Amino acid sequence: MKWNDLHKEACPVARGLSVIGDRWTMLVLRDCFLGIRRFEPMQERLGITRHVLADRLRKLEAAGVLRREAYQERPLRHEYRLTDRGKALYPVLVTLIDWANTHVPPNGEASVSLLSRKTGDPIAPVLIDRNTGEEITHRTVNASVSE
Amino acid sequence: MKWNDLHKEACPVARGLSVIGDRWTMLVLRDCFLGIRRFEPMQERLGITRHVLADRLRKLEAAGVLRREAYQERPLRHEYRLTDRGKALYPVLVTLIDWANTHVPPNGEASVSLLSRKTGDPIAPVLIDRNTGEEITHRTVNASVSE
DNA sequence: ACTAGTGCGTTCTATTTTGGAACTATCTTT
DNA sequence: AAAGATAGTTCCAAAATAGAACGCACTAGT
Repeated sequence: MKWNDLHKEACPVARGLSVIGDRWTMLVLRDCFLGIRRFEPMQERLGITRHVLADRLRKLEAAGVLRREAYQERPLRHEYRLTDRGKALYPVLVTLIDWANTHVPPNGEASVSLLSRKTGDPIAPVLIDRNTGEEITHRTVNASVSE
Repeated sequence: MKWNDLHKEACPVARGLSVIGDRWTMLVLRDCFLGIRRFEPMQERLGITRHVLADRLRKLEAAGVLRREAYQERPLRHEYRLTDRGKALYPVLVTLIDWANTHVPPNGEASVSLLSRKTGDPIAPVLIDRNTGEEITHRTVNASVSE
């Protein structure tokens, strides 16, 4: 299993990571979900090298996760927006946030949590099976290879 | 934001990635969830450098995601098992799998999907709020900083 | 016209990480 | 005594990232 050929693997974990498993990529996407769309603010917020940011944006666009859209001409300038495929990554982000908030507590006091946009109450994410309504855990699920 | 200080960030995405955002780490954990516990088979399955695998296992143990447990003495040998904190990462893995299966289709025919252990039926993971039962999307949720 | 400023990159060198192969250490088995 | 098993470590080359400077195409200010 070579890192650069991960996308050819049968395993969906490997294929998923071929897109979002890179250093910085999920942090770039976090900023996208927060509504940051342009190069300059992203670079400043992340403290990432311009070089690497340009590379990640290119790759995310190639993967269909972001799309580049002109927001002005003269000079031509583009911004980056999440595609549907990109928005579909939201559950991954949320489960990661939830895990980190309960298992990787911040050093200081400050923290970021998820609130319902409607009620303002904290959100407690649970993963369930749409078909049965049952909670999904590693005890209830099997991985299986199909043709 | 420096990569090596991500664990100090207030943002849970950053803190989470400080543990699992490394190249190979999630693939190591995938193997753990599949029941692989020992160095040699992991190294062979992953095709990862022994060097890097040893490093990842060390870091995951330090982060409390895996624990090292002796399975024999003479010579002393250890195996790696998921802790509760590690098992809590299962939803992250499942949402990643689900995303990859619908958005990063494999080149060939072979694929791996999730089946209910009880019924054998395919599983359709959805993220809901335990309090309200409503589905969680980027439209229904706000990120918010608390003291 | 000249200068500075903005936004989005690219280029360059130095440092860090990873890849790949060989080697070590401790036992058990033949 | 020699070979095999398991879990690493060590060494060098290749790749990725950090950090700073530069390029380009404009706009705004003087």
